[in-house]
Amino acid sequence: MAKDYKNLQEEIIDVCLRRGIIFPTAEIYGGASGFYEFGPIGELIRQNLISLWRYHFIKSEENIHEISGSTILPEKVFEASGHLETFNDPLTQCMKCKSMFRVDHLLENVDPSKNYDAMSLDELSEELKKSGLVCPKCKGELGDVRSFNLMFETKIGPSGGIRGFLRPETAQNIFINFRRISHSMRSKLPFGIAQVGKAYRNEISPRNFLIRLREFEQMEIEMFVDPEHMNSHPRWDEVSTMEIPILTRDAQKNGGKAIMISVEDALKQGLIPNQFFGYFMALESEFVKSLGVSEDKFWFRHLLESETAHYSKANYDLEIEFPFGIVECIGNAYRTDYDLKKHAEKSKTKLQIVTDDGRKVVPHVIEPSFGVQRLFYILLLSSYRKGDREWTWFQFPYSVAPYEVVVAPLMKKDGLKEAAYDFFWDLKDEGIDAIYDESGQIGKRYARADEIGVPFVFTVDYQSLDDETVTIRDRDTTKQYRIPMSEASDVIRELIFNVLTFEDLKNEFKEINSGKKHGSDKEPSPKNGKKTEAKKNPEGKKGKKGKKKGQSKKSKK
RNA sequence: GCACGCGUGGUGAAGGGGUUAUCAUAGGAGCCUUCCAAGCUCUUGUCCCGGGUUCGAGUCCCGGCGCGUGCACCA
Repeated sequence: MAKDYKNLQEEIIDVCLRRGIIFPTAEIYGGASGFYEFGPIGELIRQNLISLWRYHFIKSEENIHEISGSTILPEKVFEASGHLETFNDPLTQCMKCKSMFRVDHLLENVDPSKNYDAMSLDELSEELKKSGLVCPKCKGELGDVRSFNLMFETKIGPSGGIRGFLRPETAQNIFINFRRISHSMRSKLPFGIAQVGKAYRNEISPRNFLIRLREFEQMEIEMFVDPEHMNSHPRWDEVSTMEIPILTRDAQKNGGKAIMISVEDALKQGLIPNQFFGYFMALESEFVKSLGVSEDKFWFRHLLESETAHYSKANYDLEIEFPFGIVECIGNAYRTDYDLKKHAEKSKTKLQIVTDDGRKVVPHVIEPSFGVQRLFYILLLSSYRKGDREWTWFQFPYSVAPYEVVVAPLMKKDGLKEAAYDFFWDLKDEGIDAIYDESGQIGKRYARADEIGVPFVFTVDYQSLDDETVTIRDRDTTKQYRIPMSEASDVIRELIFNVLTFEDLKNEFKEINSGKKHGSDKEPSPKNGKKTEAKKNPEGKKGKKGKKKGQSKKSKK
């Protein structure tokens, strides 16, 4: 198992480097652990991934607004949020009353001669045990030493008088802009504020390629809800019967598996705290499936009490299973009014909403938080294909593929090259994401297109010169049909948006015999019959119309 | 952060003190080719960084950086 994983990860890293998908940061200077950059192809995919998310969670909603905030924030923000206190020093928590204490401070009272700053967490734990110290408040037992030294610190301004920190999550920008946004958008509860952006954590030990990074990107929503109406989501009916996999706390304790349960039932059984929380879980489930993750490979894990912050009323992580282990890529938290109250107190600003019936309420917050790099990696892992042809390829959902189509002349001579190049520009002028490739033999270009997951290739051949047709090759089956150039952009659009499947072209256009001409006796064995998962999940690209979540959205008003 | 292993063209590998570092593949130019990494010619490009030992270091030693694995930690 572990070995398979290693090979799989190595293969994916290999293709990422060769094909311009992901690079290690500062590689020519020896690299920087925990930092990776998106290459040209990776960046196209990343942008599409973010667009797909934006489509699912913002554009398909009525009251969720996106902002883009500063990544450096002054110290006070994190004093209020609690990050400064809880992310920076070796801490111990009283097992009884849950109070947190700085271990170095406690120990300095015992033996001031030792340098506790230089000690490891283990050493500090040992010192703490040896000291026999108990909780100063309640005399309870003190837990193991934990360090949360995760924020990158910086100084703001020439005098450096103000301490700043690179934000460890995007969420704080949303809370500190709450009043401005709610006023300028004339917001009524419930409403959401979303943000896509970088966050930074100085991880002790970055690992596993894109999984644990020091600089990463989050896509977050803070959904603000009237605490008295947590169970009146206006679109609940659209999702209530949708089934999602839940790994309950009981199941975790007993080694059980996730159960499929409708969000309605999950709510009734008290597994999830409210409709708003369940609504997002339902959407996330659909979203993850649209990335090509199969239904039996992910679940929502209810975090154990020990993993849950004291102010949080519920946490569910969406986890995806791979041969090597489990990747957590979406976190859901019911943060109640904790953040707004803390910032209101610290900033002496009222962070509240006046409801229609005249109540002044501090909204409660539901927070779904997505890791871009983790989802990106999951996309690579779940789309990666090998063994059915002589090269590896990515069966990306069309909506996230780096290009829509490659345009290739069959050969460079006899005017084919010129005709193909003109055709390529025609497509681009029509807004098709096309890329032109004339280098090498045609099969090599099909392979190159496959390898970065481009869904289709148009080939301009001799017949094209006679009758203005081109062949279109399907990445997933390697089949080809011949279509008129004049219809090419429409066909691509309809395929990409899943108005048509590739097999639908059969009814209208002629199939082309294709096969290997040169050399080897091995025939490529195109996959037959198996439709790409992508085809079931068309949404998210330019101009695509919304897909129902079960019932018509229009009914919501 | 600790321990172990590893670091050679873009990618994958060989070379483990001694001429000008080898091979495959890839990239570029061209020939050939009427549809799935064929072939031919030319060409581009490599010893992670810094010290040390040595007449001589890709090779040995030390340190750093990076990657992997385990532990610890963690979204």
